[in-house]
Amino acid sequence: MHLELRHLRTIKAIHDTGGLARAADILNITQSALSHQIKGLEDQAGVELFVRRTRPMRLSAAGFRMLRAAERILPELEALSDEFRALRSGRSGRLFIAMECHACFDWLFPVLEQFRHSWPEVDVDIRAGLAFDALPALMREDVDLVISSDPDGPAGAVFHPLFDYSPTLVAAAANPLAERPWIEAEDLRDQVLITYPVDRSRLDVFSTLLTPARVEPRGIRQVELTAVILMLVASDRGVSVLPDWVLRDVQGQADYVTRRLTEKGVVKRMYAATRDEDATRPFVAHFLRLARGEAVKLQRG
Amino acid sequence: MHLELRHLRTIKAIHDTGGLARAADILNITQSALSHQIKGLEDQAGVELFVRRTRPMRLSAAGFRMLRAAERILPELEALSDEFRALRSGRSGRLFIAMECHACFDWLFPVLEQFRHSWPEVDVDIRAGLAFDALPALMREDVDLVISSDPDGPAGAVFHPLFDYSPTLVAAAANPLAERPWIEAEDLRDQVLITYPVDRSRLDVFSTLLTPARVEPRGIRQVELTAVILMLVASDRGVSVLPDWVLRDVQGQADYVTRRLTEKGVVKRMYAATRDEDATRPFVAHFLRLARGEAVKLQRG
DNA sequence: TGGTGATGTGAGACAAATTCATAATACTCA
DNA sequence: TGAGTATTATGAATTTGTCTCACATCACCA
Repeated sequence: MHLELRHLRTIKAIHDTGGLARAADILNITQSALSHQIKGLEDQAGVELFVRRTRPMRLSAAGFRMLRAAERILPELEALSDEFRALRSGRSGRLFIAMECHACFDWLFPVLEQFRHSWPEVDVDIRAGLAFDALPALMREDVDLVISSDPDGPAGAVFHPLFDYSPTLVAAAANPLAERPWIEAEDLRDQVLITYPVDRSRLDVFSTLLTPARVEPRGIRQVELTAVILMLVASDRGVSVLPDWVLRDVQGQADYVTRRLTEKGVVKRMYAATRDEDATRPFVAHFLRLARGEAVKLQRG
Repeated sequence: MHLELRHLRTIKAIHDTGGLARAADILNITQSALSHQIKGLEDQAGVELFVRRTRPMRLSAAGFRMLRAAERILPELEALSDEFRALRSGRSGRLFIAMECHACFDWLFPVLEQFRHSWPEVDVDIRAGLAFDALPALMREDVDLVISSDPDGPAGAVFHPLFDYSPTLVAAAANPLAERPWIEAEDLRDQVLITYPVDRSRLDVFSTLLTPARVEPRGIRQVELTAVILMLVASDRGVSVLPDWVLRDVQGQADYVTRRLTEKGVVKRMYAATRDEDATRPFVAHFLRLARGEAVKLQRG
């Protein structure tokens, strides 16, 4: 059968107006066209869609069945059209976020909460699964925004600074490293290092400290959750390097000590990367504004 | 925007096969046609549906939105097609029933229960609202079967006999009419008559007894439900005339008496009317068979 | 039974989708 | 890096199918 949207519109129009001639008016075509159309449709379908006994033509049982389909499908397409219209005017869209920064859940969630309310028609999601290769995913439009501290990317990606942070060592108060005023690469040679389960190149300890000094820690243990990392650190099963703002709550506790990396401290910058054509979209700009605001709050504690 | 089903199929095919050339194969058109098609669609919609940066072309955010629509709509139309195919082969259809016989719910329900199981693809319903003018509704295909005891109808309607019944008077045991061996029209002149709220022409008491004799009862009270009618009769607020099989349960109770109409009794026949082109459809025939069977059971009690 | 309102039919006009041939572009592997 | 391959884009011609116009037909009502 060669059913087309045109046919659904026709069925609906004839039912609504209760007649072929009037329906033709609504649809802005001639009555003749409708007659041809229906004939073709009935021939194809092999089913009588209308009762011809009565004079203003009426839907038959099969016709009603088709009407039901029309009444489900046509509004669906209307909605699609509306969304596209909204998309062109910028109210609607999609914001799928990939995080290269494992600890960023903490501030990202509140940001997304705020964002949802301002942009209800934007489809928001966090794509944690593709933490690897986030930038290619960005260019493939699998995601629309990447949270990363490494502002190197292909042409077509823009990096918007979000906030600065200091990768900071956290250790048990009982750990020998508690003696040090700050931490150098060599200090970690005898330690078990607890990290998120991602590639070294995306871990600040390695990129800023260990890899340049070619130092390998005694052991590495990969753990998913920040809370678990801190628990293991407290019981001195290892030490870890986390952004300073993650360690905010830990500063006061007697179990832990925190120490800056190197004498002068290490400062890194977190970025949000978007495709450059998206960078100017109003809801993207708004998201970035919210994200920066939330980051400031976190810094202050 | 000029969205067509073709476009939905295209979107889906390109997503499924992960490329325009392969999709063209699936759709049995050339790659060129698809390219043109998409270009036209994107121009119309004013939205980029695909990411061109990557080589096997991929859906963009907007494209995914459209894919969602396609995945809801295309199966819906498939289902419609299937139903029409089934309709042509006679397994599927519609059986909307109008009852002119108010008490017939009792046996119709069990019949419909059985029927549903044998013909799951037939859409069954009872249209009580149009109890008036059921036969015109039949010819307009608003309903497909009419239960009626009056086998007069327009050309194009066939009446299938279902069962015979006797309209029977029911009164309180205390009512003076309990003295009579049978009931004549004159006997009702002093009685309040309880009937279903329908036109006199469709009430057996009137058509077989009162109207021919030009007798008017003392009063008429219209009540919807059979159980309520019987309750009122028991408390001698009036008498009623109901089919004998409705009174089956009442025969034994001391509160009630039942009496035949006229010395010889009145016998009427219940019919099911269909359009004559439907009369031979297998599921209609089956329904009639079931209905006759159930009627026999009811007669026996 | 003829008039009125509604639907059906055939031929040609017209628009739009498709094809063919070929260009342009991205990816790959040496 | 550059040739080779796979993929998508484009232009012109062709085909397909829908629509209109003019008129025939049909049902209903008085």
